[in-house]
Amino acid sequence: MSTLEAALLEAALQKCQEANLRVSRQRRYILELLCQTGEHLSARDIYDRLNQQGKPIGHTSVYQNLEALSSHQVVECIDRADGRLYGRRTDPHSHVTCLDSQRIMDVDVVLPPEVIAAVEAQTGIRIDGYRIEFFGREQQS
Amino acid sequence: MSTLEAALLEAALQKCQEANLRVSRQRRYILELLCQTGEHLSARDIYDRLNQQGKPIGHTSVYQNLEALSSHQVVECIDRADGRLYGRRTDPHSHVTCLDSQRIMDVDVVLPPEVIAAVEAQTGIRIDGYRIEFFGREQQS
DNA sequence: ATTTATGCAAACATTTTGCAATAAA
DNA sequence: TTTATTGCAAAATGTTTGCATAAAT
Repeated sequence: MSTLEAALLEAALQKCQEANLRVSRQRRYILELLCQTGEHLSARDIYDRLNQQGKPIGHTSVYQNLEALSSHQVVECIDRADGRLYGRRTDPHSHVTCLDSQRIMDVDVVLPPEVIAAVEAQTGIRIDGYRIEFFGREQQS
Repeated sequence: MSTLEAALLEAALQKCQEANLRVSRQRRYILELLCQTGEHLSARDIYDRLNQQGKPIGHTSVYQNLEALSSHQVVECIDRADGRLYGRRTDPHSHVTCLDSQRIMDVDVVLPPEVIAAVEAQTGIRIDGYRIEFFGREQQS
Protein backbone atom coordinates (compact mmCIF):
# COMPACT_ATOMS: atom_id res chain seq x y z
CA MET A 1 0.00 0.00 0.00
CA SER A 2 1.43 3.35 -1.07
CA THR A 3 1.70 6.27 1.28
CA LEU A 4 -1.12 8.03 -0.60
CA GLU A 5 -3.40 5.08 -0.10
CA ALA A 6 -2.41 4.81 3.54
CA ALA A 7 -3.13 8.47 4.05
CA LEU A 8 -6.53 8.18 2.38
CA LEU A 9 -7.40 5.21 4.56
CA GLU A 10 -6.23 7.02 7.65
CA ALA A 11 -8.37 10.02 6.82
CA ALA A 12 -11.38 7.79 6.18
CA LEU A 13 -11.01 6.04 9.52
CA GLN A 14 -10.64 9.41 11.18
CA LYS A 15 -13.89 10.58 9.64
CA CYS A 16 -15.63 7.45 10.87
CA GLN A 17 -14.65 8.26 14.42
CA GLU A 18 -15.87 11.81 14.09
CA ALA A 19 -19.16 10.54 12.70
CA ASN A 20 -19.58 7.91 15.42
CA LEU A 21 -19.33 5.14 12.90
CA ARG A 22 -17.69 2.11 14.50
CA VAL A 23 -14.83 0.62 12.57
CA SER A 24 -16.17 -2.88 12.17
CA ARG A 25 -14.22 -5.50 10.32
CA GLN A 26 -16.50 -5.29 7.29
CA ARG A 27 -16.44 -1.50 7.25
CA ARG A 28 -12.68 -1.56 7.29
CA TYR A 29 -12.66 -4.04 4.42
CA ILE A 30 -14.70 -1.67 2.28
CA LEU A 31 -12.55 1.34 3.08
CA GLU A 32 -9.34 -0.56 2.44
CA LEU A 33 -10.64 -1.76 -0.89
CA LEU A 34 -11.78 1.66 -2.06
CA CYS A 35 -8.65 3.43 -0.89
CA GLN A 36 -6.33 0.89 -2.46
CA THR A 37 -7.91 0.67 -5.87
CA GLY A 38 -8.35 4.12 -7.30
CA GLU A 39 -11.36 2.70 -9.19
CA HIS A 40 -15.00 3.55 -8.76
CA LEU A 41 -16.82 0.39 -7.73
CA SER A 42 -20.43 -0.72 -7.54
CA ALA A 43 -21.94 -2.34 -4.46
CA ARG A 44 -21.80 -5.67 -6.27
CA ASP A 45 -18.14 -5.13 -7.24
CA ILE A 46 -17.34 -4.55 -3.60
CA TYR A 47 -19.33 -7.56 -2.44
CA ASP A 48 -17.68 -9.81 -5.02
CA ARG A 49 -14.12 -8.63 -4.56
CA LEU A 50 -14.16 -8.77 -0.79
CA ASN A 51 -15.67 -12.24 -0.67
CA GLN A 52 -13.18 -13.42 -3.29
CA GLN A 53 -10.34 -12.04 -1.18
CA GLY A 54 -11.46 -14.13 1.77
CA LYS A 55 -12.97 -11.11 3.47
CA PRO A 56 -16.53 -12.27 4.10
CA ILE A 57 -19.28 -9.69 4.00
CA GLY A 58 -23.00 -9.89 3.29
CA HIS A 59 -25.02 -8.02 0.74
CA THR A 60 -26.95 -6.07 3.31
CA SER A 61 -23.81 -4.95 5.05
CA VAL A 62 -22.32 -3.69 1.84
CA TYR A 63 -25.38 -1.58 1.13
CA GLN A 64 -25.82 -0.37 4.69
CA ASN A 65 -22.16 0.56 4.92
CA LEU A 66 -22.05 2.36 1.62
CA GLU A 67 -25.11 4.32 2.65
CA ALA A 68 -23.64 5.22 6.03
CA LEU A 69 -20.20 6.03 4.66
CA SER A 70 -21.38 8.13 1.75
CA SER A 71 -23.94 10.04 3.77
CA HIS A 72 -21.16 10.98 6.18
CA GLN A 73 -18.85 11.98 3.36
CA VAL A 74 -16.40 9.21 4.11
CA VAL A 75 -16.70 7.88 0.58
CA GLU A 76 -17.96 9.35 -2.66
CA CYS A 77 -21.17 8.16 -4.33
CA ILE A 78 -21.90 8.84 -7.99
CA ASP A 79 -24.81 7.74 -10.16
CA ARG A 80 -24.05 6.43 -13.61
CA ALA A 81 -26.00 4.88 -16.42
CA ASP A 82 -24.86 1.45 -15.29
CA GLY A 83 -25.60 1.93 -11.60
CA ARG A 84 -24.32 3.60 -8.48
CA LEU A 85 -20.56 3.73 -7.98
CA TYR A 86 -18.40 4.50 -4.98
CA GLY A 87 -14.99 6.16 -4.85
CA ARG A 88 -12.41 7.14 -2.31
CA ARG A 89 -12.28 10.90 -2.81
CA THR A 90 -14.84 13.10 -1.10
CA ASP A 91 -13.29 16.49 -1.71
CA PRO A 92 -14.66 18.48 -4.68
CA HIS A 93 -13.37 17.01 -7.93
CA SER A 94 -14.43 16.09 -11.43
CA HIS A 95 -14.42 12.93 -13.54
CA VAL A 96 -13.13 11.90 -16.92
CA THR A 97 -14.74 8.80 -18.39
CA CYS A 98 -12.99 6.94 -21.19
CA LEU A 99 -15.71 5.96 -23.65
CA ASP A 100 -13.68 2.94 -24.78
CA SER A 101 -12.74 1.37 -21.46
CA GLN A 102 -15.44 3.00 -19.32
CA ARG A 103 -12.69 3.80 -16.87
CA ILE A 104 -13.33 6.80 -14.64
CA MET A 105 -10.49 9.08 -13.59
CA ASP A 106 -10.60 11.74 -10.93
CA VAL A 107 -9.42 15.19 -11.97
CA ASP A 108 -9.20 18.58 -10.34
CA VAL A 109 -10.74 21.42 -12.26
CA VAL A 110 -11.47 24.87 -10.91
CA LEU A 111 -13.94 27.00 -12.81
CA PRO A 112 -13.22 30.71 -13.29
CA PRO A 113 -15.39 32.88 -11.02
CA GLU A 114 -16.97 34.52 -14.08
CA VAL A 115 -18.40 31.18 -15.11
CA ILE A 116 -20.01 30.67 -11.72
CA ALA A 117 -21.33 34.22 -11.72
CA ALA A 118 -22.88 33.71 -15.14
CA VAL A 119 -24.65 30.56 -13.99
CA GLU A 120 -25.95 32.29 -10.89
CA ALA A 121 -27.24 35.18 -12.98
CA GLN A 122 -28.87 32.81 -15.44
CA THR A 123 -30.69 30.75 -12.79
CA GLY A 124 -31.08 32.75 -9.58
CA ILE A 125 -29.37 29.90 -7.75
CA ARG A 126 -26.43 30.58 -5.44
CA ILE A 127 -23.93 27.94 -6.56
CA ASP A 128 -22.42 25.92 -3.71
CA GLY A 129 -20.43 23.47 -5.79
CA TYR A 130 -20.14 21.57 -9.04
CA ARG A 131 -18.78 18.47 -10.63
CA ILE A 132 -17.78 18.21 -14.26
CA GLU A 133 -18.29 14.98 -16.14
CA PHE A 134 -15.89 14.84 -19.05
CA PHE A 135 -15.93 12.09 -21.64
CA GLY A 136 -13.53 11.17 -24.39
CA ARG A 137 -11.19 8.53 -25.68
CA GLU A 138 -7.63 7.54 -25.06
CA GLN A 139 -5.09 9.31 -27.24
CA GLN A 140 -3.58 6.88 -29.70
CA SER A 141 -0.38 8.59 -30.73
CA MET B 1 -47.89 25.53 -26.44
CA SER B 2 -45.22 28.21 -26.91
CA THR B 3 -43.27 28.53 -30.10
CA LEU B 4 -40.17 27.22 -28.36
CA GLU B 5 -42.00 24.11 -27.27
CA ALA B 6 -43.47 23.67 -30.72
CA ALA B 7 -40.02 24.00 -32.27
CA LEU B 8 -38.56 21.44 -29.89
CA LEU B 9 -41.35 19.01 -30.65
CA GLU B 10 -40.93 19.55 -34.36
CA ALA B 11 -37.20 18.88 -34.13
CA ALA B 12 -37.84 15.73 -32.10
CA LEU B 13 -40.32 14.38 -34.62
CA GLN B 14 -37.86 15.18 -37.37
CA LYS B 15 -35.16 13.19 -35.62
CA CYS B 16 -37.52 10.25 -35.27
CA GLN B 17 -38.00 10.16 -39.01
CA GLU B 18 -34.27 10.29 -39.64
CA ALA B 19 -33.78 7.45 -37.18
CA ASN B 20 -36.57 5.33 -38.68
CA LEU B 21 -38.55 5.56 -35.49
CA ARG B 22 -42.24 5.52 -36.28
CA VAL B 23 -44.28 8.26 -34.68
CA SER B 24 -46.77 6.11 -32.85
CA ARG B 25 -49.46 7.65 -30.73
CA GLN B 26 -47.65 6.72 -27.51
CA ARG B 27 -44.30 7.98 -28.76
CA ARG B 28 -45.86 11.28 -29.64
CA TYR B 29 -47.43 11.51 -26.19
CA ILE B 30 -44.02 11.17 -24.57
CA LEU B 31 -42.39 13.73 -26.81
CA GLU B 32 -45.21 16.22 -26.32
CA LEU B 33 -44.99 15.82 -22.57
CA LEU B 34 -41.22 16.28 -22.40
CA CYS B 35 -41.17 19.21 -24.79
CA GLN B 36 -44.00 21.01 -23.05
CA THR B 37 -42.77 20.70 -19.49
CA GLY B 38 -39.21 21.85 -19.24
CA GLU B 39 -38.84 19.40 -16.35
CA HIS B 40 -36.73 16.29 -16.19
CA LEU B 41 -39.05 13.33 -15.64
CA SER B 42 -38.63 9.71 -14.61
CA ALA B 43 -40.19 6.82 -16.50
CA ARG B 44 -42.75 6.52 -13.75
CA ASP B 45 -43.53 10.26 -13.90
CA ILE B 46 -44.17 9.93 -17.61
CA TYR B 47 -46.32 6.82 -17.19
CA ASP B 48 -48.38 8.45 -14.45
CA ARG B 49 -48.85 11.83 -16.09
CA LEU B 50 -49.83 10.48 -19.47
CA ASN B 51 -52.33 8.02 -18.06
CA GLN B 52 -53.77 10.75 -15.84
CA GLN B 53 -54.16 12.99 -18.88
CA GLY B 54 -56.25 10.36 -20.61
CA LYS B 55 -53.36 9.38 -22.85
CA PRO B 56 -53.12 5.65 -22.20
CA ILE B 57 -49.72 4.03 -22.38
CA GLY B 58 -48.25 0.89 -20.83
CA HIS B 59 -45.21 0.54 -18.67
CA THR B 60 -43.29 -1.43 -21.22
CA SER B 61 -43.94 1.13 -23.92
CA VAL B 62 -42.68 3.94 -21.74
CA TYR B 63 -39.41 2.12 -21.09
CA GLN B 64 -38.97 0.90 -24.66
CA ASN B 65 -39.67 4.35 -26.00
CA LEU B 66 -37.35 6.15 -23.64
CA GLU B 67 -34.61 3.69 -24.54
CA ALA B 68 -35.18 4.12 -28.27
CA LEU B 69 -35.52 7.89 -28.08
CA SER B 70 -32.52 8.48 -25.87
CA SER B 71 -30.25 6.12 -27.77
CA HIS B 72 -31.08 8.06 -30.91
CA GLN B 73 -30.48 11.38 -29.22
CA VAL B 74 -34.10 12.44 -29.53
CA VAL B 75 -34.35 12.98 -25.78
CA GLU B 76 -31.79 13.41 -23.03
CA CYS B 77 -31.19 10.76 -20.39
CA ILE B 78 -29.45 11.56 -17.11
CA ASP B 79 -28.74 9.39 -14.10
CA ARG B 80 -29.41 10.85 -10.68
CA ALA B 81 -29.34 9.62 -7.13
CA ASP B 82 -33.10 9.17 -7.25
CA GLY B 83 -33.24 7.41 -10.60
CA ARG B 84 -33.01 7.96 -14.32
CA LEU B 85 -34.51 11.15 -15.68
CA TYR B 86 -35.39 12.29 -19.18
CA GLY B 87 -35.32 15.78 -20.64
CA ARG B 88 -36.07 17.52 -23.88
CA ARG B 89 -32.65 18.98 -24.73
CA THR B 90 -30.09 16.80 -26.47
CA ASP B 91 -27.56 19.43 -27.41
CA PRO B 92 -24.56 19.83 -25.09
CA HIS B 93 -25.60 21.63 -21.93
CA SER B 94 -25.18 21.61 -18.17
CA HIS B 95 -27.49 21.36 -15.16
CA VAL B 96 -28.14 23.35 -12.05
CA THR B 97 -29.89 21.46 -9.27
CA CYS B 98 -31.59 23.39 -6.49
CA LEU B 99 -30.81 21.52 -3.27
CA ASP B 100 -34.03 22.78 -1.68
CA SER B 101 -36.57 21.99 -4.37
CA GLN B 102 -34.55 19.36 -6.27
CA ARG B 103 -35.52 21.22 -9.42
CA ILE B 104 -33.12 20.81 -12.32
CA MET B 105 -32.47 23.67 -14.70
CA ASP B 106 -30.68 23.48 -18.02
CA VAL B 107 -27.86 25.97 -18.53
CA ASP B 108 -25.32 26.65 -21.23
CA VAL B 109 -21.73 26.82 -20.10
CA VAL B 110 -18.70 26.77 -22.35
CA LEU B 111 -15.38 25.87 -20.79
CA PRO B 112 -12.27 27.83 -21.78
CA PRO B 113 -9.99 25.78 -24.08
CA GLU B 114 -7.21 25.96 -21.49
CA VAL B 115 -9.35 23.99 -19.07
CA ILE B 116 -9.96 21.26 -21.62
CA ALA B 117 -6.28 21.18 -22.52
CA ALA B 118 -5.32 20.83 -18.87
CA VAL B 119 -7.67 17.88 -18.41
CA GLU B 120 -6.33 16.20 -21.54
CA ALA B 121 -2.77 16.68 -20.33
CA GLN B 122 -3.65 15.34 -16.90
CA THR B 123 -5.35 12.17 -18.18
CA GLY B 124 -4.17 11.34 -21.68
CA ILE B 125 -7.80 11.36 -22.79
CA ARG B 126 -8.92 13.37 -25.80
CA ILE B 127 -12.00 15.15 -24.47
CA ASP B 128 -15.06 14.89 -26.71
CA GLY B 129 -17.55 16.60 -24.44
CA TYR B 130 -18.60 17.40 -20.93
CA ARG B 131 -21.52 18.21 -18.71
CA ILE B 132 -21.30 20.26 -15.56
CA GLU B 133 -23.53 19.45 -12.61
CA PHE B 134 -23.93 22.54 -10.47
CA PHE B 135 -25.74 22.53 -7.17
CA GLY B 136 -26.87 25.31 -4.90
CA ARG B 137 -29.85 27.02 -3.36
CA GLU B 138 -32.29 29.68 -4.38
CA GLN B 139 -31.19 33.21 -3.58
CA GLN B 140 -33.31 34.63 -0.77
CA SER B 141 -32.88 38.37 -1.19
C1' DA C 1 -23.01 -3.11 29.52
C1' DT C 2 -24.57 -0.58 25.90
C1' DT C 3 -25.13 0.47 21.49
C1' DT C 4 -24.12 -0.30 16.77
C1' DA C 5 -23.31 -3.47 12.96
C1' DT C 6 -24.18 -7.90 10.68
C1' DG C 7 -26.61 -10.66 7.41
C1' DC C 8 -30.38 -13.84 6.24
C1' DA C 9 -34.83 -13.79 4.26
C1' DA C 10 -38.23 -11.28 2.31
C1' DA C 11 -40.15 -7.10 0.42
C1' DC C 12 -39.70 -3.45 -2.95
C1' DA C 13 -38.88 -0.60 -6.93
C1' DT C 14 -37.13 -0.26 -11.34
C1' DT C 15 -36.04 -2.00 -15.63
C1' DT C 16 -35.88 -5.83 -19.06
C1' DT C 17 -37.69 -9.69 -21.89
C1' DG C 18 -40.98 -13.21 -24.38
C1' DC C 19 -44.55 -12.93 -27.25
C1' DA C 20 -49.13 -12.41 -29.43
C1' DA C 21 -52.02 -8.58 -30.87
C1' DT C 22 -52.02 -4.09 -33.01
C1' DA C 23 -50.91 -0.04 -35.59
C1' DA C 24 -47.78 2.82 -38.61
C1' DA C 25 -45.75 3.28 -43.00
C1' DT D 1 -48.56 -5.75 -46.67
C1' DT D 2 -44.63 -5.30 -44.22
C1' DT D 3 -42.31 -4.09 -40.34
C1' DA D 4 -42.20 -1.69 -35.98
C1' DT D 5 -44.70 -0.82 -31.75
C1' DT D 6 -47.72 -2.06 -27.97
C1' DG D 7 -48.48 -3.93 -23.53
C1' DC D 8 -49.53 -7.90 -20.54
C1' DA D 9 -47.33 -11.15 -17.66
C1' DA D 10 -43.22 -12.68 -15.85
C1' DA D 11 -38.44 -12.37 -14.79
C1' DA D 12 -34.23 -10.17 -13.78
C1' DT D 13 -31.73 -6.28 -11.24
C1' DG D 14 -30.62 -3.41 -7.77
C1' DT D 15 -31.71 -1.72 -3.27
C1' DT D 16 -34.12 -1.55 1.22
C1' DT D 17 -36.20 -3.38 5.57
C1' DG D 18 -37.49 -6.55 9.72
C1' DC D 19 -35.24 -8.71 13.02
C1' DA D 20 -32.47 -11.88 15.82
C1' DT D 21 -27.44 -12.57 16.40
C1' DA D 22 -22.90 -10.88 16.91
C1' DA D 23 -19.38 -7.55 17.59
C1' DA D 24 -17.36 -2.90 18.75
C1' DT D 25 -16.76 0.49 22.17
